[in-house]
Amino acid sequence: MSTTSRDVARVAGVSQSTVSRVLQNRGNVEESTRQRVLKALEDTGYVPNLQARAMRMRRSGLVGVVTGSITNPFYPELLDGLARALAGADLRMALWTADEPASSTVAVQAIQGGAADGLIFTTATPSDPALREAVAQHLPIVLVNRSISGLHCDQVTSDNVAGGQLVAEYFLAHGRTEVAVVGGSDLISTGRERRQGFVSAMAENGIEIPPHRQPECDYTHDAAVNVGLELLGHPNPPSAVFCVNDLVAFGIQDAAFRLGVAVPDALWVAGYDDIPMAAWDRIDLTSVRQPIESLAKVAVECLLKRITNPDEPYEHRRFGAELAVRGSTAGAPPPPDAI
Amino acid sequence: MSTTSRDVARVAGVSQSTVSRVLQNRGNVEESTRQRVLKALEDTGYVPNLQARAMRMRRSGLVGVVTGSITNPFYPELLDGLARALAGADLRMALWTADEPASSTVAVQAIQGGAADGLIFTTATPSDPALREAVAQHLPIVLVNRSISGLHCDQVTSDNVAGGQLVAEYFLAHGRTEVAVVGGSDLISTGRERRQGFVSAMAENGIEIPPHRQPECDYTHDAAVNVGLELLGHPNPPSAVFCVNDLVAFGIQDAAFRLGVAVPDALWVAGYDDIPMAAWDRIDLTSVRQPIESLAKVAVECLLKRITNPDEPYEHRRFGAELAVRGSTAGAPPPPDAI
DNA sequence: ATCCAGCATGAATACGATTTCATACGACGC
DNA sequence: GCGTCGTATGAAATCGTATTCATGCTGGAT
Repeated sequence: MSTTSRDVARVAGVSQSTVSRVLQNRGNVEESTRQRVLKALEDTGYVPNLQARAMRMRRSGLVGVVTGSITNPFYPELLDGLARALAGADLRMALWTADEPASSTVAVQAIQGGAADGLIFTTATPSDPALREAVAQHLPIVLVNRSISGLHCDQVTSDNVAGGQLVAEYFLAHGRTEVAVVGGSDLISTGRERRQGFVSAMAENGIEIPPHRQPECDYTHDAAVNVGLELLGHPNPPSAVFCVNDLVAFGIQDAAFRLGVAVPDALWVAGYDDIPMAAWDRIDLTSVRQPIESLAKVAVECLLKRITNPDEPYEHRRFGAELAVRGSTAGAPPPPDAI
Repeated sequence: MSTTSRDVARVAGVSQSTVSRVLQNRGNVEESTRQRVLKALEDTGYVPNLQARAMRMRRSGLVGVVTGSITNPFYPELLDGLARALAGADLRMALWTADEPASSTVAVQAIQGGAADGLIFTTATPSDPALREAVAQHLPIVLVNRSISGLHCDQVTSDNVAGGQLVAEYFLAHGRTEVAVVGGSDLISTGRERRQGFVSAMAENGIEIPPHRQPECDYTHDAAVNVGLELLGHPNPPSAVFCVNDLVAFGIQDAAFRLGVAVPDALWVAGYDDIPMAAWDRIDLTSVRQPIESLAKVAVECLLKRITNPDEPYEHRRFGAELAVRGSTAGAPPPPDAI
């Protein structure tokens, strides 16, 4: 049986309220008794019961995180940043992976039940009823990485449209006009926006991308290989491919490898997220980099603000993105003013 | 203000105890009132206060997981398995990454404070005082992936020594005797055991590995590249390298790539963990595979058993490992009976 | 008819902390 | 010397649930 604050009080010869006062460093307590209590705390090896404290304080110290497929290395990077930021704010992190179908439902129940103080979604679909309900109840919720327009909650993203444009302009500046874009389903904001940015920037330069050069693709390496084999095996293959995330780009690179298509001579490949593997020598993938650390930090800041001050207006903070040029494309990106 | 079970009771015209009885499906309650309560629950949109419930039941429904560096893709794989297994047991998961220095301390405090029902360590050092203390107090703790001999708690691992042997015997069977082993500090059980298995199997076959062919190495790609450049740049370079995990192997492969050393002709490389990237076409790394899914499943089973029945004897369950042969080495592994 | 078992249910208690309320005491100003 | 104020502290209320205890009632067996 664990020792309670009442046990400590008995040892120190004071009342339980005084122990609590010392613990909370609040209210007046004479220095001598204060010392006596501190000694008793030490002697008994007291550990506060977090459940009881949470129940009374209506604050659990736990933040729920609903994350996308954790086997996509982008998410661990983001989680790492979130973990760091949360630990800095003395908060613990509960994790739900979106692979489990009911994860958002369970997460929302957790916050409704007071088991979590707030929720961070790194992935979300507009139709998710649990998310909708949580937002309707004005629970402290922050979307990071994904954005859902019209959803009344804080959202922290990077400018995916601009990122897509960046790649398009880079391709164009080097005369790569036979382009394709892989992935970017309408349901997922990141992919959709990235593709839109790319496609519209191409359109503005008079280049229409035919449907067969805009294949849909699961966001996994293996799915991308299959898509790539088809795309690159076409009688009139593209000379540059923009992939809406790095895992897909790796798959396209591997498809090119299997088919003996030379990268970057015959084919340029660009990805998105700039996960660490993109920089490895034999991958060497040009990719759009998001400021992951900042995204995480700001998301946590937003959540803290929302928890302490629920009536602040909702923020939509959007970071820039930059292109990390590597060997899967050749040539430095054009200077900004040349665009 | 959230609705409590007392509110529901008022709506249903019964006492709070009856509501609780319906909720818990325990004790006798007449079908008609039961229906009335269920309707009231529905109407009021009641969500139980998990803190209060946890406090009363002395069970939080939360399991703490202390994980190794989440940016090493092995850990997300393991976490994924753990998340699945925990969700199946209707448990939530709190995550601490070991990158934060105090993570194990905080995790242990969480369980001591009743905020978690049990702890799963996927990484741990023998000297960790928080871990020691938790074990001494017979708190429900399971080590998975790591093993610490003499520590009285459940441990679930795969046979890392056998895995190292497997690689050694594979190298030997194909006449690769100029071998090196990279990584495997004494502090980390997995690496140490893998190296020991490899080194001792080599020794049994009369092959002593000189110290300069046993470099230490951080478990990251970039550190491994530097180690690899040195190792392979040596006037008398090895013809086969065993790396204690895949990230390190990727780095060694890249070092070979930079130096123009042909893999697998001039150099064989083998890794450990068989993370998904190992199977990608342009990585194509031979690696020792652990049954990650089983490790995770059994770890959770162990923990559940320990939580419900604290006095069971401690188990040390150890799974086998197998070699996934790919292009970074050439030649099928020898049949088992040839070893 | 009586008694007892068992059922349905409400009242009360416990969980362990925080916080409010009440009280006793000492000092100070008039 | 008395009222008042501030300080130090203990007693009690509170958070929302699960569970135990108490009670009235019904039905069947003797």
